[in-house]
Amino acid sequence: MAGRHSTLREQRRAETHRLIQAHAVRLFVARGYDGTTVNDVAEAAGVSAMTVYRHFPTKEDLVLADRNGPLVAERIAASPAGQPLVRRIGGALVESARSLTEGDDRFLLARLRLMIATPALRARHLDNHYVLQRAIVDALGDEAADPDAAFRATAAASACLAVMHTALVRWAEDDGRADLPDLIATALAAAFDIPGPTPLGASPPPA
Amino acid sequence: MAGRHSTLREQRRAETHRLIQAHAVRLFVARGYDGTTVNDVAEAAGVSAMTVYRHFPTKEDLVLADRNGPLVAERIAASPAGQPLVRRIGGALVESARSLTEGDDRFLLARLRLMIATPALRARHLDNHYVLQRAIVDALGDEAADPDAAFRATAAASACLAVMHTALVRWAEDDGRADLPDLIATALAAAFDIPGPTPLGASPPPA
DNA sequence: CCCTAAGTGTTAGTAACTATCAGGATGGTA
DNA sequence: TACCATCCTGATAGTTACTAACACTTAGGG
Repeated sequence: MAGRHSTLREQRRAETHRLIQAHAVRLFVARGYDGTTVNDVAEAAGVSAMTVYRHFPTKEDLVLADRNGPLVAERIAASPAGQPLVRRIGGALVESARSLTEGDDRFLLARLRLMIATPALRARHLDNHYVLQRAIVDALGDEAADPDAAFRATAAASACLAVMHTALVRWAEDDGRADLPDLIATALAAAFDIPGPTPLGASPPPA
Repeated sequence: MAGRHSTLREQRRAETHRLIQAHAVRLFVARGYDGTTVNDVAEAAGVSAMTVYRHFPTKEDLVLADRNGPLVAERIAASPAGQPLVRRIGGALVESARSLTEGDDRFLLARLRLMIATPALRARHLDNHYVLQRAIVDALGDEAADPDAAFRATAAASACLAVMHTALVRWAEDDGRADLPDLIATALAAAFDIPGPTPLGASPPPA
């Protein structure tokens, strides 16, 4: 049996993964998503096409790779149950965005722009939200008990995610200069007509 | 020049169009979307594969074919400008849904179920909402003038569309027994915490 | 009665995947 | 150190969605 922590193999695999994705995004930005074949990506990364498919099930996954869904669900479950649904969900999304922008902003922005501009990627990205939406409803726990409550929770979750996506688009258009959590909070406030933490374009409150 | 109303040609073309789509949806329901090739559809409809592609640019379009987007935009533009955004957009969506359910419900339900169950179709369907969202913001006219207002309008539109989609899913799960406009209105009320026209599951108000 | 153009079929080609087989590197074990 | 199971990778062949180009048939207008 392979032990729980194979070091060199996992390391190599992770490096190959990163290498392929980096070259893929670079080429997509340079020649366009549709103008770049998976073979091009494989060749640029110095691997075979099969290896690309082993690391990324589809060409679209070379750009998408959202994996902070569970994080959002955790925050939802940890939020106080008394507040209105939209506030619980929206709050979790705002906080998750904070940890999202901690990594490499250039890379994230490039991927985001591809997702927005390329129909195929945009569609898959929105569908990922669809999956995340179910996770959010499940994380609400007791809300998902009776069908009507689950329906209301689903409606609220889908609305919040859509609004977050709007903020993401705006953030990308702005080249990532704005504060993303703040943008999302503002968008949520605008859509749901609740007093948001800040008016449009302002800085986050000191506390 | 071809005149403004070529009768026989247009008629034949429309009939072929309808025939292909009918056979496609039938086969998709029977064998699954991924388990049916475009060649299967073409053979069942008695045409060549090329003809299928001439009528439907992609395999997904055999199921999607949403073409009441402009209708929504019209209603938006015709709505009074004083009301809050969510009410203007939501109202237009509810009314559009009324005319949507006037056709063949069985066919619409079959297509809708395919769209919900098949990832590729679901993704494209959500992306169509993304396009519709831009049309809605444009229809709001003066709201789209300054960027901040456009941002708020986009957030509201995306939220409303996401909520409508939730209602569509619920409607399909319910086999179309519920009143769709009513369902949408209820979902909007739940998401935006505004007093909806009816509580869950009730009938539409007499007036 | 032509003549343009639309609709269709056929063929050949690209590209995203999938299945399968074979070789080489890795990691634990005797 | 020697052995062996397992993972990673490469190469090949095949399926399917989709496109381009060409030829044929037929509707519709002069």
